[in-house]
Amino acid sequence: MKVLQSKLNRPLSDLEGATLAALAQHGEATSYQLANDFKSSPSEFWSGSAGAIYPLMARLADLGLVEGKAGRKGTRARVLWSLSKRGYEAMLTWLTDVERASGMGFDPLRTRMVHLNLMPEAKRATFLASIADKTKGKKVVQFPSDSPALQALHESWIFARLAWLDQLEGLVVLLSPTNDSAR
Amino acid sequence: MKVLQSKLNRPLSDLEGATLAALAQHGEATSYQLANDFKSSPSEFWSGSAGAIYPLMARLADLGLVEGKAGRKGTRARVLWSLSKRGYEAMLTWLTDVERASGMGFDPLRTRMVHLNLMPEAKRATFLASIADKTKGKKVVQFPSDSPALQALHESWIFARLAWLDQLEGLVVLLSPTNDSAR
DNA sequence: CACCACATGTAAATGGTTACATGATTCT
DNA sequence: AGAATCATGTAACCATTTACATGTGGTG
Repeated sequence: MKVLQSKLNRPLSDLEGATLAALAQHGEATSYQLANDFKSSPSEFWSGSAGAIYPLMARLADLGLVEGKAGRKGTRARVLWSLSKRGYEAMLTWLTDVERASGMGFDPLRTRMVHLNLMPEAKRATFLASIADKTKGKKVVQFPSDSPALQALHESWIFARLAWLDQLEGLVVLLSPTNDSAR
Repeated sequence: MKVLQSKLNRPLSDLEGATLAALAQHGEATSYQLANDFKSSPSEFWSGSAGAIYPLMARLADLGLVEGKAGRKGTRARVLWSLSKRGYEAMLTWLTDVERASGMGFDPLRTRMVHLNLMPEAKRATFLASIADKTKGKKVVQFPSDSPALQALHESWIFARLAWLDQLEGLVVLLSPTNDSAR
């Protein structure tokens, strides 16, 4: 008698989708390797902790989206994961989801800019300048094992963000006097 | 004997910070109003559900960052929140946190672009075009009660994003052939 | 009268987090 | 010999989510 597989009756979470995609890039990978992908990513949004990835892989296996192969490296046991056919399809569905891909996500700077008027007026310009500095610092890549294409992608993001910051410096003046009534 | 207040031994979560900031903008507000701020925000990252905001306000009150005033509108009872002195300081600390403000956050498009090579080559260009379309659609604002400054801020974000998308179209060609080895 | 906006909350589930625990292998 | 990396997991916690529940007041 076969163990029943759970059915996927919800869209993949973004972490699940991104993990499947990372697995697709590797072909085969251990949970440890996948966790490391997130740890070494320039975005710190996902920690890539064991507590996130190991249960997640178990979940995906239960859903029949990944298959585990008990392998060894030397005498050390390990599980090599790979995508199933359905897993590959699920990953593509997640990847090509225009609705979700065009969302605004979470932007810690945008969230704060909305309330810039609450910041002491004298600090606003230096605040933005510091952000720009920090952002430029990220151009010099800290994450290892990246293809030139990924590097270019990363830099283009930084570049776009710096351009936005330039725009913002113009807006500071516009933001400044308008809302000082609130407190 | 006074009820002891909990102490804040961790940084404010971004939702907590943003809520305090929203409250600062209002001066006084009910939890319902604050929840609505998030509901009507162009970013869908936070739902602004009652289940999020009501317990959050209770938490902030317990921390002594907000003070509730039992008010009424007609015969209908309601709690009007306002920032305490410490709450205002905590909000400013959150608002001016350069480290966090310069983080990359979560970007659903960036997350996917990293894996664009997994997308069928024929779909890539149309995918990006759809995203650009959807993004342009957001310029026409759906959220109510916005000041011209907030509108300008929102538009500048959209503008920057569209510029990035332009860049990406150039990168598609670069991304295309490189990584097709993986599966 | 029906419906919607205002207003306040609770309950259960979930998808993450940090921290802990263990052990083998490789590098210095 | 000791440290770092590879590898796998669990436990406790937490801030969210969706869904449910309840009721008032104003509008068409």
